[in-house]
Amino acid sequence: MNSSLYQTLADRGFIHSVSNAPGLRAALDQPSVFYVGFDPTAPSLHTGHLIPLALAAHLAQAGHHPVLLAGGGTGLIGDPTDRSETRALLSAERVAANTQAVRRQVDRLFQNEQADVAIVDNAEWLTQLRYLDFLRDIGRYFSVNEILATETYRARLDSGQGLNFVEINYRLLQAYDFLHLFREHGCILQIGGSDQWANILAGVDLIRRIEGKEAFGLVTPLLTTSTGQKMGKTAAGALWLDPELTSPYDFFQYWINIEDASVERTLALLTPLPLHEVRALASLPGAQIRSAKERLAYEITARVHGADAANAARDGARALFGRDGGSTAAAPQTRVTPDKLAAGLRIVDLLLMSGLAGSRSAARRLIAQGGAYANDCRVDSPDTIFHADAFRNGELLLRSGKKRYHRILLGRE
RNA sequence: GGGUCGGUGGGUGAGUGGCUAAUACCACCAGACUGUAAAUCUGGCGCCUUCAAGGCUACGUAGGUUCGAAUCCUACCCGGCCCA
Repeated sequence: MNSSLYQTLADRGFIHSVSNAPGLRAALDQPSVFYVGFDPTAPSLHTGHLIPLALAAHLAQAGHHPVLLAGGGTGLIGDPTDRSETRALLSAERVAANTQAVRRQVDRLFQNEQADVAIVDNAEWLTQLRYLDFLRDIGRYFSVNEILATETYRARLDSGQGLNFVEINYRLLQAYDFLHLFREHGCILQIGGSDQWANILAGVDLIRRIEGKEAFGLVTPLLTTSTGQKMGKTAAGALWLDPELTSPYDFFQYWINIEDASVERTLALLTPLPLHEVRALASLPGAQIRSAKERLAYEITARVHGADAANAARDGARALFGRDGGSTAAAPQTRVTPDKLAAGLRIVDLLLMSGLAGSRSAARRLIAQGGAYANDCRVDSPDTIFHADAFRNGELLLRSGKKRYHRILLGRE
């Protein structure tokens, strides 16, 4: 194995903090088992999970063994990190359903990476715990003072918000997960986003205290814009990795629209491109950097949704935004039946059913502000009605603003 | 259990009987300028209604007082702090 793996990760920007850098560097000389956990707060992962996923892919590529943990157990508790107030507990059914969805998703993502992974669910062991045993065996190693001193909890207390007993336990459970995986899988490293730093260190400490062995923690930076905003927010909410929740086309569009200043960092973190190529792309002058963004969008989309979806998204984007024709098929679409068309379709209704506007009021506003287009012609009146003659090749192309397209297609599914 | 303070739109957070669909900031949307960039400027940002006029719903939940309530009263739910 190579001692330069650690350096490569550092150069690509993955390392925000490490519990023991020289120690980890040495440990990575041997094929090692590491883990990363995902809590099932939703039925899909989102952009925020991409960096740890990419890091896991790098490690796997270098011959290490990933254990991907779906938090079916910790999800029942809820991680208070970054929460300004107590999170409403999800129902057990929801957690179970989300956990299954997340398992399937990480499984698929790592098939794309062609990596050999183990997928586990911490409900397997956490639900077996006995309360008194846990308190005596594990709880004794935790200082409440220390927990309360960490950012997450202190912020909560300082702001006068509550801190539920359940929430304090989250840290113990995550630490216990690490211990469990250390024992059962020989897992010596946990990775995660920087918000997980304290939780991960708690596991490292627990392993040292109970097993007398050293394990490592490594956290990545969070994905932010140059102004420190979390990336991945869109009008529709989070940018999901599930194609049903965020279409590959929209996913692609998100990345091609990224600010210039983030191109290099994002390429290094989220794509497998070699660093020299990343640097070359990011240093393209002026407007040419758009080709770097297209590459960025392509690579990330391919990684998450596969090459076919990435190709389709790219072709669609070129057709809609470029001059070289091509198929717009990748853009989101809605079908409309001939009988509905016969009666005429009002622009307000079209905007609503396409999702380009969230309500009729919003659609009217959009029109009033001059942001509504049909077949690249601005629509001035909310009364505009479209008939069959507006369709070219059975397609009416709607646009909101400069960038958001939607196709209205004639015919049934 | 007792006392006390509080629960406002996606977020932070004003408002303490009519002038409040609700200040401000953030996020978001659109227009201008551009390169599907950033910054900047402008407008918008509950829903329904052909603009307008109007209507409906909304300030923890359910009732009540009042011509009129986010604002007052009662009960309940949730939370902070103090006491036990």
